[in-house]
Amino acid sequence: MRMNQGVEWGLHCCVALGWIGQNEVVSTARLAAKFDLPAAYLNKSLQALARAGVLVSSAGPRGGFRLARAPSKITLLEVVDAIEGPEAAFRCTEIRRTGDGASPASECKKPCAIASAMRQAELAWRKELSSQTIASVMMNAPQAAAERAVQWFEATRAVASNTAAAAAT
Amino acid sequence: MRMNQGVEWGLHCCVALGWIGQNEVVSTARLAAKFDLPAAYLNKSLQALARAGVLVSSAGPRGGFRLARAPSKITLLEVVDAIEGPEAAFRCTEIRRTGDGASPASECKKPCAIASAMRQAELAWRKELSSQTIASVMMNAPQAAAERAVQWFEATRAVASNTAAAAAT
DNA sequence: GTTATCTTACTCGGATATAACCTGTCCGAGTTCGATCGG
DNA sequence: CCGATCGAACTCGGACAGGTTATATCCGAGTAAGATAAC
Repeated sequence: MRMNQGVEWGLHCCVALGWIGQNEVVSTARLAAKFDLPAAYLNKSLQALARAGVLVSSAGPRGGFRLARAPSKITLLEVVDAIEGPEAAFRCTEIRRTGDGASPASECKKPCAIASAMRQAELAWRKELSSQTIASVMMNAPQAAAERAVQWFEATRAVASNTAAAAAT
Repeated sequence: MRMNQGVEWGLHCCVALGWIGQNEVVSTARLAAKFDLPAAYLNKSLQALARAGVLVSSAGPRGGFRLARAPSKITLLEVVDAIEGPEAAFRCTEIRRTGDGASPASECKKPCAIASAMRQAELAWRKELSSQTIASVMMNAPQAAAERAVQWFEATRAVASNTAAAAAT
């Protein structure tokens, strides 16, 4: 059982977007440079977050992604579900109905006891994830990291402007 | 995030072994026939459970697997860990330390806030799994299924004896 | 000076290769049961 | 009749391919900003 790498990337990006401000737009390329990640693949995860309504995407020059809501209104569960997809980790294949000792359909009206137990555990996991938000993660991170993110954002924005200015000369 | 199929198989086998009695030994082939599963691959999962001390294996004719302890002393977490392996679903790759906005080592003495949040959720999942046992699953399953398992066990044992007797003629 | 138009470069978005892991299979070492032979 | 020995078949255990999913990459459609030219 191995979670997609994109979950970690998406969470870090959401936290970074929260630090630099909800209304600020950042392109995939800049976020990829910040964490030294493959930009094209990171874009895939950010697209999934945009489809799920966690991020908002804008095209064209100065485009990119921004948070769709306040960081306190975005739960970790939303991010995980957006990237991992909706299906549960444990999938019951109803093997109780197959083979020599198969149970008749009349005994299978209630869900399989094993599937119920596994589902209960997964619900506890989801509940814990839904109680944490991007804002709560921001609170638990070092203050210096937040300041560093803002500085990085300003610096790379300046670079972008300078690049444009340099190209104009 | 997708859990190994072997977890479902292992849990069903443990429950079946609990129903037919802690001291009864059943071979992989018989268990595979009961659920219509590929015997050789099921064996792989049962081996993992034996290594983890959940099952006890015995070789030779009339050999196979049996529960190592009472069903009430085997938690679902043990079964899941034995087959899935020890590593967590979410693995922090410390991307906060890489890229342009990398945090210095002095800020990374505490674990990453994102990794902590994900770990907390995973601990809730594990806690729920450790509170459930093979015995509790047996309680929640239909009584008819338990009786059917015992009948199946007796029947296949008889078949095995008959087969041996038939081969002797 | 203002406004409308056009060009341009940048962005997202989805379609396309590659790699790792899970699934499935096979054969060999070891062991135990049963038959056999001798006492 | 009883016991030890031998043979044989059955079991687990780990080593070996195939399929599916996650990872990584590329290129095209669309768009907004900025420059340009006309008024």
